[in-house]
Amino acid sequence: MSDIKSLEDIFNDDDLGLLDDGKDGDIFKIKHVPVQRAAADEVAKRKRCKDFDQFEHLFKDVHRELREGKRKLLPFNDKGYQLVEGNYYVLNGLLVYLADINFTSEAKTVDGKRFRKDGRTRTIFENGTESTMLYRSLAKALYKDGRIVSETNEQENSNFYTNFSGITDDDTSTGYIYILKSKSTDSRIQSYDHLYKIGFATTTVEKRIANAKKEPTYLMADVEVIAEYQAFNINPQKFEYYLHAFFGESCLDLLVADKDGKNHQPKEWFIAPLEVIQQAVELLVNGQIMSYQYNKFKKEIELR
DNA sequence: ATCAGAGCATGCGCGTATTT
DNA sequence: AAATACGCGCATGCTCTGAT
Repeated sequence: MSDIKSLEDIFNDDDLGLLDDGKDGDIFKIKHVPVQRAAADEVAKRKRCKDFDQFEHLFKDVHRELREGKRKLLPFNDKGYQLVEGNYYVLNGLLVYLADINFTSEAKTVDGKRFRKDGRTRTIFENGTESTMLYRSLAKALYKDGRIVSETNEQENSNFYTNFSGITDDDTSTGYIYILKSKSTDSRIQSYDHLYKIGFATTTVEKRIANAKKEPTYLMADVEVIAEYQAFNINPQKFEYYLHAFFGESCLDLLVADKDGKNHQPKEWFIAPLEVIQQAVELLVNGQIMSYQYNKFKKEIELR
């Protein structure tokens, strides 16, 4: 517009919307202007790690385990609290060991302002350097260009079992492990001599099976409780994983239709003598199950 | 010797997702 | 609906390094 005579003309000529109100990008929105901010109390610097010989072999192990597929590189997201002492990460292509976290500020809010949990870490890099960078700085760097290195199966096992069988004052009962037998009249199910379900319930077993008749998980039939064990801090996914690994092909492979005719494949039903089922549960509880497996031909438990 | 640029660590704001 | 947490994005300020 060439002939601008009034204020109105000016606003009408605002092709870029700079004079609009409230919208992003207008001139009333202050951007690129420094705000008062606290100085960093300390800026961590990467420096040579004096006792790197203590860590060097750990990095070598992790590299080997990665090659062997025992560990995997997974995307980093802190949803599941991935940033934990003792874990390994790949930051900008460099393997990193998080040796220590010392939280000095907790997540809190002070009149509207939010603060995040933070603190100094001890972070060891595979190139022989270390840093005391802040927890949040590490997390942020990992979000930008980082991966988390998964645990080995052995570690998962030991984590699982320290939670599984160690009962301390802090522990609360988190559920029950039970052994069941089906009362189904279905000929497919009756054809199995020794068919049992090993399950886990966060409520009492009676409560859990009250509705068995209507649940495909229980083969749409009432069940008989054979045994019941109190269990602590169980991870149901791992529980199931170990059972299937142990029983292998002796897991029931059967489709069961629910009341709407939709097919389900019940898990956790196993074909084996009751003694074997009971031993399996004992092995679960004492942390030995991953060393054994069930031989369905000999009908006995053998070392892996 | 000086300077520009890259890399690192940090504080903090903001939009969106998740809880409450 | 409101409060909080998360996942960034971006600016700052420092040091180190390589080019001039």
